[in-house]
Amino acid sequence: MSLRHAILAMLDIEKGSGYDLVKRFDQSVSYFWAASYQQIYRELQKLESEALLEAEEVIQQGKPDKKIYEVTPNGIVELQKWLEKPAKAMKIKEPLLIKIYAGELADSKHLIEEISQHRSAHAERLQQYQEMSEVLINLEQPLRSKYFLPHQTLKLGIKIEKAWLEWADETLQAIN
Amino acid sequence: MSLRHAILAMLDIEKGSGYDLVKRFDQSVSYFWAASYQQIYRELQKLESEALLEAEEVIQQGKPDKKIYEVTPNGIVELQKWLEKPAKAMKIKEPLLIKIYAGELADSKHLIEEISQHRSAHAERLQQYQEMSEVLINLEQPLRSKYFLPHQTLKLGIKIEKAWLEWADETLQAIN
DNA sequence: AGCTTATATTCAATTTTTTGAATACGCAAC
DNA sequence: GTTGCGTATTCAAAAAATTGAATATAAGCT
Repeated sequence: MSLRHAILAMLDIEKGSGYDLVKRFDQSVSYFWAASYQQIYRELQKLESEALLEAEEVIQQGKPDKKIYEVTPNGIVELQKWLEKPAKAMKIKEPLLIKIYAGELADSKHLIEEISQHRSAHAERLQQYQEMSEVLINLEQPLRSKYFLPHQTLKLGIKIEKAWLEWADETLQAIN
Repeated sequence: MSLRHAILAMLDIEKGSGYDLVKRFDQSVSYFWAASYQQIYRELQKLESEALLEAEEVIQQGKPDKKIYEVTPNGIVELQKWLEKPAKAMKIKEPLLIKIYAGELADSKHLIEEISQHRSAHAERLQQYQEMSEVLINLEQPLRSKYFLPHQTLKLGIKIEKAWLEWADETLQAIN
């Protein structure tokens, strides 16, 4: 149950709406945490009801109104308490790899197509991460310091995406 | 819901008991699928009740009896049907990365310790995968062909573990 | 004799996730 | 004028995962 801690960590770095968070999960931490918008909105409500987050309603013109969430001191305490406990093991589910594992039973054209599509998705994501990394490198102090650790995590994302691309290329060559 | 397909794929390559499967999930596909023993045993029962698997009870001396599961023709059909549908997106949860992301709020010694521990775990896993890879490379035909695609997936595991190790070393250097 | 480890499996309550439906505003394209 | 997209959020049923307890055999250790 550390979705709540992921949310607290991200809002601690920078407050935002549920909608913002959904995008941030998708665009910048997708190599280490997957969360759907329903999950995020539900957890935001729960965190607010527990006073770990505080919401400010922002009335907008031309766009629907939104709620900007910010971590409360209690929220920081909760996050810190969690940080002290040993981290649980990673959990992953990658259906594509099951497909390849069982690929003998599949149509090889279909397999090649899917690997190619995934290759593209990883390439796109790699570029996204690299662009984000550039932005973080060029930040002025004290922002650069603030983003030092998130940036460090991003570097793992970049390495993993590169590993994927390499592997996808080798695999496409090997099965052709 | 592709735990069932992961199980079918793995039992199609080689039949085995629930206990065997738990070990195989843990030792050879943990970089792309996480499953607990409870999940695996429950799904095996379900798959058997749907006649996608067939169980043979094996009476053992010196050890508890066991059930060896084998994929039925219906199971193969089910797996093939699933293989035709586009693979769903990967889902991942890596609590350690949340910790690092929020690391400013944590005790840095504790952080270093945890990263070191994870480094060790990844190093161990890398070795495991590399040993397994050696075994697969040295198989005689037709086994080598049979394991070609599982071996290909293992190569991704090796790349990812290497990326982790590299990253852990760089991160430990950077935060020290 | 009692403790731990490895083998081998089952059940059930609780929590979390997934899937799907719903609502609503404004802009741009066809 | 309606279809689709981007912004923004909520609710709820159903499916799946997690947590924790239980059971049983035999080998090895202290």
